[in-house]
Amino acid sequence: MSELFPSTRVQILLPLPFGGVLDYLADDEMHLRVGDFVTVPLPGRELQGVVWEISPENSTVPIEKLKRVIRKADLPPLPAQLQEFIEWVASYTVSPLGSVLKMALSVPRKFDKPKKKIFYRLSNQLPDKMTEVRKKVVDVAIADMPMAVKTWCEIAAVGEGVIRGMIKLGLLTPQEVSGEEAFIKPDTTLKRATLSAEQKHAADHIILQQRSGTYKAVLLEGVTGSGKTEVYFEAIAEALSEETAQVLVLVPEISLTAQWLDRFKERFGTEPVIWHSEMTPAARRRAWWATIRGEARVIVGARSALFLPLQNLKLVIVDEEHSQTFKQDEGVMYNGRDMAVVRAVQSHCPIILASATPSLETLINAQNGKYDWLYLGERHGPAELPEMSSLDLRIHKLKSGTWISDPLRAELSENYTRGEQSLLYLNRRGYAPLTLCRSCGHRMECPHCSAWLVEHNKFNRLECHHCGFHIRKPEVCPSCEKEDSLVACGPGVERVAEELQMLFPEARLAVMSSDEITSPKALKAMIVSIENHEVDFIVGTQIVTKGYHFPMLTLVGVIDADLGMSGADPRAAERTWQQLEQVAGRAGRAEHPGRVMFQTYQPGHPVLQALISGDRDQFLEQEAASREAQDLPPYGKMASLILSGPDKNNVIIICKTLAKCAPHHKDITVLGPVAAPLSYLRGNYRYRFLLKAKSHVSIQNEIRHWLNQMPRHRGVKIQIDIDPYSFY
DNA sequence: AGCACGCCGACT
DNA sequence: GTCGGCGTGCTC
Repeated sequence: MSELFPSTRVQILLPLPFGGVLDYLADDEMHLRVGDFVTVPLPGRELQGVVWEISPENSTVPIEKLKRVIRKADLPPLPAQLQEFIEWVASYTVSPLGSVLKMALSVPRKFDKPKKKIFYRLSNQLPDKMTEVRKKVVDVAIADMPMAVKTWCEIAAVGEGVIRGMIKLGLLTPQEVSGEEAFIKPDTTLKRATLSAEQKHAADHIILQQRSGTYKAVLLEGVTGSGKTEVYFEAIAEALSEETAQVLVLVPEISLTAQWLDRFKERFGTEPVIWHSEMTPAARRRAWWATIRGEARVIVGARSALFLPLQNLKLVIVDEEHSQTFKQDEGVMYNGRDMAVVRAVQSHCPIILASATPSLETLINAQNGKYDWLYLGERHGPAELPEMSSLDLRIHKLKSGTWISDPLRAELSENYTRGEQSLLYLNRRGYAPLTLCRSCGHRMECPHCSAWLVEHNKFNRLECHHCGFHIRKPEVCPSCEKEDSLVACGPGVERVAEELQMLFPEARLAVMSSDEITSPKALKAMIVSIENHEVDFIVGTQIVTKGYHFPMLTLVGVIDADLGMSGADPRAAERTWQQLEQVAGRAGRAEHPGRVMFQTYQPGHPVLQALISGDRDQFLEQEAASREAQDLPPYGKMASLILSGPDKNNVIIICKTLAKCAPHHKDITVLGPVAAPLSYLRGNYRYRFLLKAKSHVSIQNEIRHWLNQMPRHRGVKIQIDIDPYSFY
């Protein structure tokens, strides 16, 4: 048999949540190479995987057990650099290799034969009547590139009728194309923005790094409006001057980047290729194909774009690099910003980390020279800074059921009278975070989580922000059945908006939260209405920190500056500082500095002191020193292990077993097990271990060794989070 | 992740 | 006697 069909042992990695690869036999005629996509049999089904190794030397699986590879897919192989990256991520996050591969293969119908489609290109024939609109179409044509009718309409900005008419007249020739429609190549020759001397210096520095053809990380720091984007656009243009080069731009939330995309189009004549998890299957497939074929030149995406099969990555950019959104908090828990650096190292290319409020990790790397450090904008210019002050709520006491103190109300009133816009910031969605019965004290809690239900007036219901559970707001207390006894406690943005409307009945209000802004369209509409001054007051959650600039906005009030300052999270202070600094940055314009007021019960807190004095360096130095003293990241290492399952006792038993064989090492501290702050989530009880280690320790190896000693544990899931950002 | 295998209770 | 519930364990 094997003589008739000479075959070779190959190891195939499958996108399954268990580690390692499976051995198969492949007919030699298949000419399999590492990275090839293949279909293999598994009991009861077939599955697509990737050739991970050919003729492995260390395999012990007896040859009789091996099944044969069914077929090789007609697809370019998985790039070697992506294979290396997948291995690295799996090892770093202590995740099964197959789970990481799954992130790279989440493309629908990838293995199907591409459907044939009809696209159109410009014919040689000239129209008898060259109308205005037809000329537009002719002008935007790109050398022989066939495009869909819709694409023609889009780039020429004409109606579909014009295109259909030109097809009928033979001005556009149909052409059958198998596969996806190509993306338009960015044009680097279009008008570039005039750069300031400072921007020019930064751009030149980065371009020099690019030409050296090696890895280099650059922190590009500068406040909103200081021109970071123009600087890295120059770097993109430089990269694109190489025929097949690809650029990857990571952004925290693609749905909030409409303004960014417009600017890109202005600079490069076309939109970049977009990648994020909420894309339609067709769009995903088109972007994935364009990437693996090397046609996608600039890809802008959420963190998952790191796993795209880039062929010739020449530049990585992480915009808003401090954003916590880059950290994935479920499944394979990875930090997109850190993994982007790894991707750049493996691709021997530069990476630009851009932010107005860089993370402490990145700042430390810049300070100690591991990263180059470029700064845009006047650093110590007090004229630009808004005037900031604390409002001590111990002195300016709030009336029960209100959240706007007298001095803040006076400022708001004055601003309103002057016809300027004000923003109230509160990072809490909904109407009220807690509902309780004033008769029996019953609290409305989620039946699946140990969390309060948040009242949302917009939908007249109570919602769990952790699992999505929701109920209509009950008329009677579910516990004592008393009528009208349920009261809302604490504020959310909806409630602050309600209070504002009472104070200023004639004023026009906008609430900016993820409940109101459900699509890029809705966001754009809201931004336009604010820019057109159809709004006097904005009440917003964290969503307002994402870099919009409203020229008429001159006053920012922070309802609760203490929110999120406490807790076990070592990054709590840093995060609060970043958020408040970003919110404060919304106020004012060049000729008219804004005012920012922080309502607080602890005006002496270092975060507020730093914001008000503008002495960020001192604050971050303190932060860094305190983390160094406690061996916290980025000086020491940290990991969390969360054990969860529906049977509480079972979870506790496994915790005890695990505690008995915990790493015993002078440079590692194991804390726990303790009930996690969110001790019950989606019907699962949760307990947590926290590991702290000195920087020279491989915390991953310690965890692997630790878990290897565990007997099988059914019904209890163990989640490993290296360098956790979430402490629930 | 699927899928089969297997051991129990409910039904023709 | 047999159909199917889902708990358990394996996939080269």
